Amino acid sequence: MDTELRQTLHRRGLRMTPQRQLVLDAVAELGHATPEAICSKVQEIAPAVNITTVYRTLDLLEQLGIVRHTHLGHGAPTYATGEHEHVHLVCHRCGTVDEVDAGLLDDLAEVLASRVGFALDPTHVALSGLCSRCETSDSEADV
Amino acid sequence: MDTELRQTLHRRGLRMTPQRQLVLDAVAELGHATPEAICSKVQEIAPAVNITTVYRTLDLLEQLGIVRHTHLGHGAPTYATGEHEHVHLVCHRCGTVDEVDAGLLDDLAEVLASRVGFALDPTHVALSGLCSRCETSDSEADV
DNA sequence: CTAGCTGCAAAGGATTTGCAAGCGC
DNA sequence: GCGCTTGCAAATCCTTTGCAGCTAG
Repeated sequence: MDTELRQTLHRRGLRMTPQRQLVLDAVAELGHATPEAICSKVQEIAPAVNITTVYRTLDLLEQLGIVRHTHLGHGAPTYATGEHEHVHLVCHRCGTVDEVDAGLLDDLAEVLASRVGFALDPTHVALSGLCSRCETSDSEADV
Repeated sequence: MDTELRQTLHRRGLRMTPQRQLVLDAVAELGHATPEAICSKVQEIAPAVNITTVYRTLDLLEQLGIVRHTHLGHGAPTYATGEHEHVHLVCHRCGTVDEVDAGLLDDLAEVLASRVGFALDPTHVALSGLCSRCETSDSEADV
């Protein structure tokens, strides 16, 4: 499997370096993480790796379709491997990130496709709202 | 209407200043705009107004529920008045932002509420994918 | 040798914070 | 006078860029 990636790189005159392998491993292991988190993870093993390299590698891996990033609302985007297909639910209030099956958006995707001709990419989306806990405390406080 | 806001502010020991009025006007007029765009708009009338004030005012207005912001994908969030209720569709490729009726998410909202107890806020969401134009050119290029 | 990779430092854009001056009540 | 507001400058956060050195083929 990594062989495949290696070949893809090679075909483009690029190489699979230790840094790139480490970044990819970190992304796969962390599930979804910010560039900084990924960098920290990588640096546990190779402290010399610079965050610049992490950014550059993430860009590269994304162009190759190996990883994808999701904007979770405010600041830093999170990166995940392609297999990591789910929808993020971000709570306005507490910032908790839940994950639900991407299939939940299938109906919506169909509607958007037929009505607007828009091809929805469910995994890039972070839906926002209130998680069950905050919603409860919200209605209590709502006097 | 503005009287109401004025009173809301007053109740909290806050004031309706010219700056705040201008920012609110700009948000209402622009529909959805980045802080910087809002600032420019405001500065057309009052050049001395600082962007810091715009940020602070937007925060304030948001806390009061007068405006809300939406993350359109990458960088800058856009602000709109509460009435401006629609869903944004952002194209990965060309960055175009379409708007569709928030009602399209009603079904999804129901599912999320019953299954996960998550109260979806449709207007805060920017869905991403490929717009019809890019999708077409994409499948052509997909050889 | 040539091209790709990397680390480091600096630059850049967006947003926040600290602070002192200004103004309304 | 007191506290809310504001402008300005500086600080922060996140990301990108420029550059020189190193490395693989």
